[in-house]
Amino acid sequence: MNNQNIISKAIRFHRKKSGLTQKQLAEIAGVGKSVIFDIENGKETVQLDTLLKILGALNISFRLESPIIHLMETENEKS
Amino acid sequence: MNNQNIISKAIRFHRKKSGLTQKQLAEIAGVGKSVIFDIENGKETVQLDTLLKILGALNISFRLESPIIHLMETENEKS
DNA sequence: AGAAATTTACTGCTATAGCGGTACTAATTA
DNA sequence: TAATTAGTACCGCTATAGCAGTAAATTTCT
Repeated sequence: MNNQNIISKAIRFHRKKSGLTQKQLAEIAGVGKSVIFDIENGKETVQLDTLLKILGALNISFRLESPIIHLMETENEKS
Repeated sequence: MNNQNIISKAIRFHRKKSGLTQKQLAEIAGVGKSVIFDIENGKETVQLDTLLKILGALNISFRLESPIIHLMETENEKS
């Protein structure tokens, strides 16, 4: 399961759980209905801001993870 | 700090930590050099697959988070 | 089954993302 | 200081993302 599939699945899952149609979600997120359909069907070339609008409308957040990412926060204390 | 800024900062941080130039990262990720520059400077309209290539090249993963997302995994056991 | 709602699947159109090339401007290093 | 490297900032070009509209297919509900 790659990242796009996870995203597709998560969006469809949360949309259904929220009782929204694709059209309704599109309106809430402020994007076209075609994009909802495309993303839910695994389209890999969505724009990040479009995706974030949809995730936001469904109250899905995301976090980046890496072995050293915690260093990034403490780096700001050097000022 | 919005989502795009988090991504921008994380990419630049990890790239520097990896000792890569923008051009080198672009080559490793298989994208154009302009995109690395744009993303690091907060461009909000990147394509998801482009972003994922870059994150992948830097060994950054991301995970979706929501109050009910754990239900999605167990949902697959109903087949 | 039939009706209504939803999803899927196209269409043409416009705006723009990503590309490599070039050039100027920092930084970095000798 | 001079030379090299890296980053920033444009350019024109091509491919395509996102859009609304339409309609067929599928699902849902009575």
